[in-house]
Amino acid sequence: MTKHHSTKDKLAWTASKLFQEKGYEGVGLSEILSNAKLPKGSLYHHFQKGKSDLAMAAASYASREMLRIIDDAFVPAKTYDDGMTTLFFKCAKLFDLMGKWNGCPISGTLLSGPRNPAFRDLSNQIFETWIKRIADHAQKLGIGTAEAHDRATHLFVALQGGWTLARAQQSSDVLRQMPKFLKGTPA
Amino acid sequence: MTKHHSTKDKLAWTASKLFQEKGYEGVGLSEILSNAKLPKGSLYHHFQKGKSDLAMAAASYASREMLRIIDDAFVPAKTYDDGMTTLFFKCAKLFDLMGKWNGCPISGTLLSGPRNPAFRDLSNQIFETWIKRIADHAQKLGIGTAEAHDRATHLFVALQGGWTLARAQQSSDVLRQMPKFLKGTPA
DNA sequence: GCAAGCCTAGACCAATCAGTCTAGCCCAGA
DNA sequence: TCTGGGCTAGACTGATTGGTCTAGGCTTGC
Repeated sequence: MTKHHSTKDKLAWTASKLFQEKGYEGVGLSEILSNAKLPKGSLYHHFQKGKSDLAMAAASYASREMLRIIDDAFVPAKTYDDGMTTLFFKCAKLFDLMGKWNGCPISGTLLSGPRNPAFRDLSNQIFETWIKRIADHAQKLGIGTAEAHDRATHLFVALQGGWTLARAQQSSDVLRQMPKFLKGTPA
Repeated sequence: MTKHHSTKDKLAWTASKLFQEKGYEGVGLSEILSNAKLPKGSLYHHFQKGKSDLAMAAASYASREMLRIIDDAFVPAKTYDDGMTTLFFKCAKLFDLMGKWNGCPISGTLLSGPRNPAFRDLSNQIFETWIKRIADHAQKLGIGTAEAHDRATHLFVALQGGWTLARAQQSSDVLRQMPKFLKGTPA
C-alpha cells in the first residue's frame, strides 16, 4: 500500500503514524526506530536536529495526504455541499481505519508538544494551506471569494472539532452528521 | 484569584494548568510538584494511581470551570444566538489570557496521552456534559429538543476546532468570527 | 502529657529519554 | 583494485521519567 522510496521517507511516515496515535511527547525515538527497523544513526543523519526535525517532516507528510483527500472529495463534486459531505464521510472512514483513536496528525504532532515557535508556525502554515485549498474548490464551484474563505474556515473547524469529539465518543458518527449542520450556510 | 482549600485541590489545579500548556506526556511530576510547592509524598497520598489519577482530577476540575463559563454566557442571554456569541467571545478572551498557547484542557490532558480507556471514557462523559448543558440552555430559549442537541453539538465542534485553529494562528480572531458562521443555522 | 494516624517530606530506584560518537558497510568513480 | 564518502549500525551518556518507600512532623482525642 505505502511504498517508502528512501530511508528518510520511511522515518517520516513511521513517525507520522506514531505521533498521531500518542502525540509528540508520547513517542520515544526508540519506538519510532524499532517500528521503522532503522538505527539511530540514520535518524540523526537525515534529521540533524533530531526529534523536532522529524516531527516537522512527519507533519508535512501528513499534510500532503490530507490535501489529496480534500482534492479527491471536491474534484468530482457537482456543488460545494456535495464536496463538503464527501469530505466528512471520507474523514469518518479514515478515522475508523485508524482504529478510532488517532488524533489530527498536525495538532497531535505539532501542537501537543513543547512551546516550539517553529512547530507553531508550521502548523499555522499547514492549516492555512488546507483552508485555502478548500476555498479554491468552493470558488470553482461558483462561490464568491470572501464567502468561499468563510465557508472553508467553517468546514475546517467543524472537521477539527468533530474529529476530536469522535475520538472521545470512539465513533465516527458525529463526523457523518456534520454535513447536516453546515449545509447551505450562507457564511 | 484562585484559592486552594486543600493540598489535593492545589495539585489538581496546578496539574490542570500545566497539562493545558504541554499535554499529558509533556509535563513531568517534578514540574507539577515544584509549581505547586508540594512534595511527591503528598501527590501519591491523595492520588493513589499517581499521574493518571491526577490527570483525571485535573480534567474534572477544568470541566467545572467550562460549565460555569457556559452558564455565564447563556443565563443572561435573550436568544440562543445571543448566548452562543457571548460564549465564543468569552472563550476568545480566555484564550488570550492563557497566553494564546494553551489547548483545550480536556483533549490536551486526556486525549493527547497514552491509549487509556479510562481517559477516553472520562473525556467522552465531560464533552457530553458540556453539550447537554448547552442544549438545556437552548431549550430554555425556545428551541425544540432535537434541534437543541444538534445546535449544541455544532457549537461544540466549532469551539473545539476554532480553539485549535486559534492556537496555530496565535490569535483569537477566528473564535470571534465563529458566531457569524453559526448564526441562525436551522440544524 | 501522651499516643495514634493523617499527611508531608524527599531520598531513592530502575527504566527510559533525546542526543552524541565511533566504527564500518557499501557503492561510485578512477 | 583501490579509495572516498554517504549512510547504516548501535554502544554509550547524563538527565529525567514515574513510582516506591521510610522517616518524621503535626494535629486530634484522651
